[in-house]
Amino acid sequence: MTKKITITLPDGSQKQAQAGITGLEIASMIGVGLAKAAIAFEVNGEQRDLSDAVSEDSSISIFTIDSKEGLEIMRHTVAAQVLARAIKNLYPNAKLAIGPTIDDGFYYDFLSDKTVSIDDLPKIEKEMEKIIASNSIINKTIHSKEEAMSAFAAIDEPYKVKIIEDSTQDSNFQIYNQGDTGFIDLCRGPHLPSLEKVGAFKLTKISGAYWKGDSNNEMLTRIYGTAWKNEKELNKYLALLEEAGKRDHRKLAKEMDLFHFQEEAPGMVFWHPKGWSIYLALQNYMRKKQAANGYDEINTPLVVDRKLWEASGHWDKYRENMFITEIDEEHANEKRVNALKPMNCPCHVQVYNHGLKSYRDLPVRLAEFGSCHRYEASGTMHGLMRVRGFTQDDGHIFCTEDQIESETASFISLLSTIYADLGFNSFDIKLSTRPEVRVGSDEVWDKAENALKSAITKLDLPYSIEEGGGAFYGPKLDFVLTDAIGREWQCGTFQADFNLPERLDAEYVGEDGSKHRPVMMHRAILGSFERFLGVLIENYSGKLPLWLAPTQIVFMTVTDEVADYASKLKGRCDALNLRAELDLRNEKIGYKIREHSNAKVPLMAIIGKEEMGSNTVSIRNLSENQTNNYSIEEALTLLVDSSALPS
RNA sequence: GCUCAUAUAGCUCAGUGGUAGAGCACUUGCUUGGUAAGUAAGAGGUCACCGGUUCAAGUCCGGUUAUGAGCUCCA
Repeated sequence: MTKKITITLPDGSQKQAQAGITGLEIASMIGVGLAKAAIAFEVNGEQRDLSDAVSEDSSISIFTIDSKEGLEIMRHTVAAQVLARAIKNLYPNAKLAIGPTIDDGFYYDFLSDKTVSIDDLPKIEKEMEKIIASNSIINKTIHSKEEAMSAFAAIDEPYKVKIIEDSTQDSNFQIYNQGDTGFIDLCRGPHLPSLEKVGAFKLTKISGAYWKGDSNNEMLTRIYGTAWKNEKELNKYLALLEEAGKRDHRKLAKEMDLFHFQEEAPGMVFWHPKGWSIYLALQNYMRKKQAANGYDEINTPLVVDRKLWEASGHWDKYRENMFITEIDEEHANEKRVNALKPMNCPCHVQVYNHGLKSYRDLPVRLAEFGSCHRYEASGTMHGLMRVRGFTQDDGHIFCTEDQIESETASFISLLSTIYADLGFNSFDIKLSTRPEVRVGSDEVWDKAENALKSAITKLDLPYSIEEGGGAFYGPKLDFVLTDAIGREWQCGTFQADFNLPERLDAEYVGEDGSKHRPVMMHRAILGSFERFLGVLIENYSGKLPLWLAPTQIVFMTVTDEVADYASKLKGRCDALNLRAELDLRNEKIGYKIREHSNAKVPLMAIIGKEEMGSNTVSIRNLSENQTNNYSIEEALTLLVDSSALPS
């Protein structure tokens, strides 16, 4: 009567079993140890609870906490079964929303009639511990859409009802419970079979989050947490977070005296001498690189009449992000409304439009270190990473549709060498394709998307696709770097634009003697100097390579008697345009070394009687904490060579 | 913009309604020393801003601004 089925395990081996065998029974078949460690399983690529039955021939793999999947299932259970229940216990009026896993942890969203703050987390953790200690068995039942909706309507959980209502499926809704505790939750599962299997967890932060991620909806309370298979792994993760925090560019900037912000100009950087020195070194490097790659540098106005922004479409589509200025009527015949430029593109078209362009001139590559201002929402500012005033390493390539692919390829190759010079050997590439609302024909979009895709494929670079993520005027490639605490920042970008040349009437004379529209490629490699420097500082933990370091070498004396000798050496460096400093203070050498090490000065020259006597210099290297002795000429040659811009 | 939190010396932070504190940094002595903190003294404050409660506010309450974490949005 019962059917036999064949089960294929990940190693390819096969076992016969009765149809209807559960995941737990399969694990037992393989071994007692596995049955004990098992927390869920996978049937033909679909994750299931151990209590689920298998009735067909299937490929099976059993998950334990040691697998990536197992860990994620455990985190999910901690969120949906433990945290959610704790919230309901402590805040009975709370309405549960969703509780998914994220990298390294989980969160749960709920609506609360009481404000919950970070100070409440220990209390919630304690309640969670209590729930886990009960070692409740987790069961589930399967329901039709109507049953599921009425179950959650009965306990007044409107978000759960809404989720079921909006779901496209009409049966098979899984409701998990913990015995007779009265707690139930809707979930696609799977979950741990019992709370006994929960490892070590910690609630980390609390914030608001919009229901369904839509800012028009109400704001829910979100509690974030992390969970690991044991205390040791948890502590390792927490220590890692703490280490990463030390690399935060805002913290390093204070320690290294690079820049500051103040209330009178939120989101605008006050660069200090040392920070500006890094900025300039980077800018000089970029200027050299772009000049060598066919770009002509230009400069365009900061304040531009609203007429141009109306023509470009910014006034209509981007006004809420623009700083608007008005000229006082006393000083003008008519009131003029201007805007600080939020982007450089319309101005670049003005430069392109001066003089008739032939197809022989294309591609025209215009570059500008363009200072832009955008009125960003107050809550979005973040150190150098997100500011209101910033400078892009902007550029626009005016070319024909046929030139898109080769321009893409040469752009990416330039970007790759620049990122490598700056210490970034890995970065993510995202290809954003046509959005719902767009301009231009599907043929042109096909052509543009394919050109970008084909260029990137030929370079054999991995990329991900963001369907519908393109700008309304064209598809784009984004180049994404990651900061100290794992947040991703879009830096480089390469965007095809068929719209602006039309709006601002850019033309070239083709081979056929008639006028044509060029395509305009918007591109940036660093993105903005501000953001890129933020990521750069974090990537190097403040220990910048010699060519970028604000102070490259500091001459520090062991005793007053060698002050003149040290000054002379510093003078030699000045003459060679090296960034050298002199530390003649009445302090011990250990103190000076400590101080300049903390300031991340890459080279420290220790000058004492020995060096003066032998006309040498001892240079201590920050990265290796190692001192070498050089003759003066040797040292200067080495310094000049090793501090040159990468070529 | 939204939610929650924070704002005290240059920096990091303590201060539970009754005279403003510490460590580091700074200044001045002493010390002239050899590879990550010598030593003593001194100076340094409109406790973010505006208002309220109170005999009395850094402390309690309301508002504003900025900052932090996240959400939405973005280089």
